[in-house]
Amino acid sequence: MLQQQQNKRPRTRITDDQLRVLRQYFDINNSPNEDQIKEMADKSGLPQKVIKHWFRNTLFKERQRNKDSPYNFNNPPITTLEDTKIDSKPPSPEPQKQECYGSKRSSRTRFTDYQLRVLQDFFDANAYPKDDEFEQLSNLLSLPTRVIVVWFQNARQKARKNYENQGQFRAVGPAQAHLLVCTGRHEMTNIIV
DNA sequence: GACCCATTATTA
DNA sequence: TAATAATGGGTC
Repeated sequence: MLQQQQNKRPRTRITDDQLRVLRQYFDINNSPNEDQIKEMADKSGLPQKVIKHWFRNTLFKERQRNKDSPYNFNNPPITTLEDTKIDSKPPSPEPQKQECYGSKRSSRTRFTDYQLRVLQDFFDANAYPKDDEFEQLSNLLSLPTRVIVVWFQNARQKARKNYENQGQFRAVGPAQAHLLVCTGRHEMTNIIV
């Protein structure tokens, strides 16, 4: 069960200054080319590989966090055939765009008892929901999908830790048992287009 | 891009 | 201060 835990690279810490550099570029272009990456590596002193990874993750998270994010592909320039109006007021106010990167992490969600019960219940049966199942839970509990995804992530983490502590002799719940078997990641089986 | 997991930070 | 939601960097 001790898989590939051996040669993990130590986690790179990105300082605030480095983050500022990355953010600055990200704000302009979230898909930097090699030259830009090189520039950033130069300015920040970070390995290019780390920078690429940061961009990938940041873009992904940005989209998940905010569906209205300008980084989201689903916000293309409105090209409706609907005519007119378009030139009326193109400069949208955009008042609440403070976004200052010094912003704190989002406030902690407080789940209701009911929400926790449903989540735990589901987790017990299946620790790895599919996309549509996340969607259903999100819908049912009125919680953002991302919050639910994170909850399952933390729940798995907790279950594993729990299992490690309790020793291997104890009976484990189906979800935990599943975790033990599921060494690999969740495969994207049958994707229906 | 899904998931892992150590870590950070919020809140009862 | 414990529990745990959220984050960030790593792996596959």
